[in-house]
Amino acid sequence: MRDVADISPALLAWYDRNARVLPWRTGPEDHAKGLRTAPYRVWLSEVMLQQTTVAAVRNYFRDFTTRWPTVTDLAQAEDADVMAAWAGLGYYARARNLLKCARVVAFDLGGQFPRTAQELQALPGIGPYTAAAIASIAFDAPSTVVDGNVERVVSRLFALTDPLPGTRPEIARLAGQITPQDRPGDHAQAMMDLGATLCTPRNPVCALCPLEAHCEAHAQGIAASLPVKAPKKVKPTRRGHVYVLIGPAGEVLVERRPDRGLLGGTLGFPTSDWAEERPAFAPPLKTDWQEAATEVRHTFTHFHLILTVHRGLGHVDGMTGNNAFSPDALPTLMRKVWEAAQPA
DNA sequence: TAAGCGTGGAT
DNA sequence: TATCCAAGCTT
Repeated sequence: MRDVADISPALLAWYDRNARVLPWRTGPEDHAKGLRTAPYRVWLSEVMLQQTTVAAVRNYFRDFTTRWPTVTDLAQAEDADVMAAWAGLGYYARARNLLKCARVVAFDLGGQFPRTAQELQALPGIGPYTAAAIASIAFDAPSTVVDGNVERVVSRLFALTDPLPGTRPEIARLAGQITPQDRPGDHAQAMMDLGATLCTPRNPVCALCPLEAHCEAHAQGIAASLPVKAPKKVKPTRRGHVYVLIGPAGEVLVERRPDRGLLGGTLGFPTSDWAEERPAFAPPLKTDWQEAATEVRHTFTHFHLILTVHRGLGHVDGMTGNNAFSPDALPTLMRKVWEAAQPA
């Protein structure tokens, strides 16, 4: 009979030899000297990493921490500056909640993050995962972190063959059982590193896995087939028009989208509604509109979008009629629109 | 509770 | 090209 108490020591021994070097991470030698990653940096990195790869986060984390070194600096930033800095990273509610959270911490909590997962989870944009991650990584509290990696690793360790998300409560229970009192933050990061590098969704590298001898799915020869997931729904396709209006001095007509919903709070060009049947051509003003040669195709989490791009010259008043326009401040969809609107 | 919410890399 | 999926949260 395998003993779950043996799992974390084996994992931590592997982690001490193989931990990835990351800008927001400190190692055992730092911890021995009493140095840990500042809670601000743990929080910022964890929010950026929600449903987002390490590779995508790196530069954003560097830029944010350079520009806003502390939570109080961030709390004092302009909304538009933070939204522009987040542009391209996706899930823009994260950026809006990031700023809300920073302001609570800086202005209501004296600039100090709470130390318990329960208190952390009460803050905007911090859910069960992020609360446990901050508590364990920043404060070394024995909170159990469950993200997609942990779900996969635990599903395999215990050969859970029932489909997600139904097995989530059982996964959380088992993940808690293997969380140590000593070094819970390193244990959490080790679980995630393992999932990211060896215990991968496809073609897991069991031969190199420090937990091979503890893994029930490996023993059964079914590791690669776990976790089982409920089937996805097919994505519908929506269509629409988008209008890129350029003023006589090169100004560009952009508008800030409402805070709620898709691309909430980001800058963009005026568009029609998006529907399965492409809505009628109805530009924001009358001018000589030219249809761009290529449509813009973009896939969101739950639908495909095809936009017909129109460009026109006209008077740009109000809005962002200024030469501060930069496509860097746009979400990716709108960067594609801008690119497609350039004359050939 | 299930759906809404981005993006880019891997396969 | 199509699909999957990544350190999830909110409503």
